[in-house]
Amino acid sequence: MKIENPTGTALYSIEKAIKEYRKLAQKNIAKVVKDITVDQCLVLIILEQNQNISQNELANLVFKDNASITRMIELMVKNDYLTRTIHSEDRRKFNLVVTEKGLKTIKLIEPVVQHNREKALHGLSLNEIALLDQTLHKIIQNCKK
Amino acid sequence: MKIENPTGTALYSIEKAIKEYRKLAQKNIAKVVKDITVDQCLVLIILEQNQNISQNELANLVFKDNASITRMIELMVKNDYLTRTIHSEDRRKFNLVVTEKGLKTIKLIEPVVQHNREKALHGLSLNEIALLDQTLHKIIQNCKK
DNA sequence: CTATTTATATTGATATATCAATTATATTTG
DNA sequence: CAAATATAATTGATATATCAATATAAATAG
Repeated sequence: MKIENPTGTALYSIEKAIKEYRKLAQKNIAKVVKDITVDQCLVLIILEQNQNISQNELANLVFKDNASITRMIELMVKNDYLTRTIHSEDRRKFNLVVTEKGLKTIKLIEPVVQHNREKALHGLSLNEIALLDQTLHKIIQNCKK
Repeated sequence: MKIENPTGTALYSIEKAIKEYRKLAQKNIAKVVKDITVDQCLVLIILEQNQNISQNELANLVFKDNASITRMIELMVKNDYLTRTIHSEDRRKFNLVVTEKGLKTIKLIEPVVQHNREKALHGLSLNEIALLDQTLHKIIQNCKK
């Protein structure tokens, strides 16, 4: 049984697409803010929109591991993007709050993020994007079973 | 300008899909071979099918950085999956050769890789997969410009 | 109410990602 | 041919990914 060239399959196109997008995103974000990564931007935006979520929930929203989130938050606190204080009702949890610097940063990167998405999806019809999303969700479900 | 929730866009579905697939792949591969990663498996398969390629070319085929490839190869040589010798005609290059252990490993993981792909794409029509691939390639091109 | 189980987060170990700087060798240009 | 340029790979620094083990606190069963 000869395996086909892995780089020829749709699954590798998925990998390639996300890598190219991340490269684009990082490049453009770096133009306006120097000390932040794409992942940290995403965390910032999510946290601003979802106050009072736990690290756990945050991890799920950004498709990351708990361990990764712990370390990202450490860094972001160190770089003054977030503050972290103990949750008063459940002492296992923490309150994650976006700082002033974090809020300013969000304002700076918002148009960049929009632009990146538009660039990546340029020339695709709404229908095409919807289909893409639909197919990807089927794959996600298949993998989870 | 309020940014939409990033997790709602097709681009994040791409990220989620590839992460779920990698998780599935790693889990199933670990069942038959313990000391190898998904990425290393891919490198093995590519190297068996493309003899005499440089690290550079290999990096492009697996969508990785040169630096990543250097470190992966170091590890794979250390774990006896590959041998690396200096290229006689261009002394900047190396000959990468899959070892006996590497070949045996490929035989072991081939059916697993097939099964993983089938599982991930289960229930999708050929047309649907082709469309997916096509749309992803548009995105890839958009990001590269 | 105590013992067990569950939930939240951290830590250690190892692998990979990415950028920038560097080394070594090849190729091209003047 | 010598100097400049280009190519292949490495290295250092830092960020993220993943698994397994652990610590702490909360919830629940008996």
